[in-house]
Amino acid sequence: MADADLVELAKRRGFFFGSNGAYGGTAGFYTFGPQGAALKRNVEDAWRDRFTLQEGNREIEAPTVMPEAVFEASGHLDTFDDMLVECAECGSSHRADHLVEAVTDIEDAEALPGEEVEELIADNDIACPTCGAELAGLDVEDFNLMFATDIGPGDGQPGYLRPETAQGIFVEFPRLKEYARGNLPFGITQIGPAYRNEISPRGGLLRLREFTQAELEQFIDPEADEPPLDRVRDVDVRLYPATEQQAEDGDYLDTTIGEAVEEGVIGSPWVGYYLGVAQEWYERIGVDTNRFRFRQHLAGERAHYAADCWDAESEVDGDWIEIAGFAYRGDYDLSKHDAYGDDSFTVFKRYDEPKTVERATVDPDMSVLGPEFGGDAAAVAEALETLAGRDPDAFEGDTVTVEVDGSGGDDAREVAVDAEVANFSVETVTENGEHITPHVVEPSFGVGRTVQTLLAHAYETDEVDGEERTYLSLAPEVAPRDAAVFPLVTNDDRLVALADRVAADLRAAGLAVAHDDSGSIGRRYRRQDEVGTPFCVTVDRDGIEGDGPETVTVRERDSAAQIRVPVDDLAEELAGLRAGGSFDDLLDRYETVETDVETE
RNA sequence: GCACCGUUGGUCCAGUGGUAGGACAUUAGCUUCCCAAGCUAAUAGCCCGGGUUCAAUUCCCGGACGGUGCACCA
Repeated sequence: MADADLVELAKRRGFFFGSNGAYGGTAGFYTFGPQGAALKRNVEDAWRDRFTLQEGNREIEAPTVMPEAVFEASGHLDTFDDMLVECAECGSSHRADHLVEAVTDIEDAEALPGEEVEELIADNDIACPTCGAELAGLDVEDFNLMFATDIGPGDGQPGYLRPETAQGIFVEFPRLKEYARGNLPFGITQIGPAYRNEISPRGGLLRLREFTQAELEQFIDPEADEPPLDRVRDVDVRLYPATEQQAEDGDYLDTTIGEAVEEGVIGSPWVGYYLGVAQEWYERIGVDTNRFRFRQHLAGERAHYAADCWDAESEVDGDWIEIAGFAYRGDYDLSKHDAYGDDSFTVFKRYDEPKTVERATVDPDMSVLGPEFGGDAAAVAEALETLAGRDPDAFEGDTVTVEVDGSGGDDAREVAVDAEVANFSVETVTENGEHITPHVVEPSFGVGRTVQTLLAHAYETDEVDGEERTYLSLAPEVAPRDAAVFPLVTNDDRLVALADRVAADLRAAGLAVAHDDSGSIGRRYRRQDEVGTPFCVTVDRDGIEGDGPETVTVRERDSAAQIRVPVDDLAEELAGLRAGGSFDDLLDRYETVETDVETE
């Protein structure tokens, strides 16, 4: 498949094209045309069915603009911020932090302020890797991959377009856990746009500035929850583990999900489970499994939040592209929002049996501490409390000594407090459970890249009756149209009228149907072939003459084989085919139409 | 961001210092009982800005967009 051919077809037939052409175009933005939008929506519906409905998860829809504080917490403000230095000699741009890391012991230069990196470049005489010119004295510029905006009028409140849909789920966790009635595990999904101000958008739909993600955040109790691995234990997968990627003669590991998890190739059973679910889903929507693999991230390429990560990759035009990521994010996101935000990002985990524990507490008599220590009284009380938890024996004497930082910048000092004033006691309390921070498993899908993959994998050419033909072998579930309806010829009003009626009936039955009576029948078949319409319904005279019920012919796209089906059965049969039914079954049940057409 | 190359009807291309031509597609009509058939007609284009010139789609400069490589990034 030549990529240029697919791009040409995509433009000509209305799958996708660069946006804003009338104004010169805008790099990184694509508009889905009528066919592409339908295909994309069907992919989203199939994803929703599998990852939301079949898993018993819940879908939400969060805003695309979020305030700066969210991204301070999530880490995107720092880690999506690249430090670039542009060589004055040759004009090439380089990651300033990477240059510094290469020649110093500093491991995380990204965290340093820009001025400091500039100094380090000068102090270490760092030269341009491209041309060798000195880089000292040049500005280090921040380039943040997030789109910035203002919320509200004037200077407003700084905000950003979300770089991933996930944060919209994480920030609402305190409420979402209520909807799950506090029970782990539960999963929240979201399908929607995300934005990254890419330095250099490339490759059609592959790297866009606005793109659609379908994400599932699976919240689990890492101690207790296990995935229903049996459901996908026997699913065959092609894995490309990190060890194989780094080996000289590294090879794929063809195995099953069950084995891969048992042998520890896939570290997390949860990640393994979703790899299995994804494998089945990709097959269902028409990804060519011979051009598909799961690749483990190398240690160095993992995102800032990911503990272990696998990508789903498809081969498109000779390149492997990432179409989904499966990350074990641990408690990174919820902990950060718990620390930065106001609400509690934990769930209460009830013990099987309430626990009775002895807890050392103090109840300091503030009417004594207040007059005695003035402004330091609160600090003294807090120190007593800490000490009680750490060393209850300290309260056995007449006085207790604790260390407090003096107010007004005084040095730390030791103070003695009457044990009686501290009011130390050991209480017996019943604990029914504890607050835990759930861990997150995140399958995150790129919808546009999936669409691109489906088109690339479905693009076929063959010969029909000696004429070359291009067609898209899209799965009926995702094809933009379910069927097309034609009168075989237009010089017979009966055929035209019945075709109109059949099309209307099929639409009323919920099918997406094209109607076309322009040009020869062969031309109309080819039009539908090119947009991947799986079935063409043709009304001919044989179907309306004679005594029996009205019939029409149904042509299957890939084989061009035809059967004759009663009009009354048509909607039901087409719906069955869309739901995954096999055309071969219909070939058995209905009369085959001889067409003399040969495909090869 | 850098370098090189490119940008002409819907699509793919040809061409020119005096504003353009083909193929396919599309539309209408004729024809037509199963795979891009035929006939007739019609619609439709020089990426944007500036410069040189009597005149620029063509030459020059800049920009936008696209492709490739580098860099960067999911």
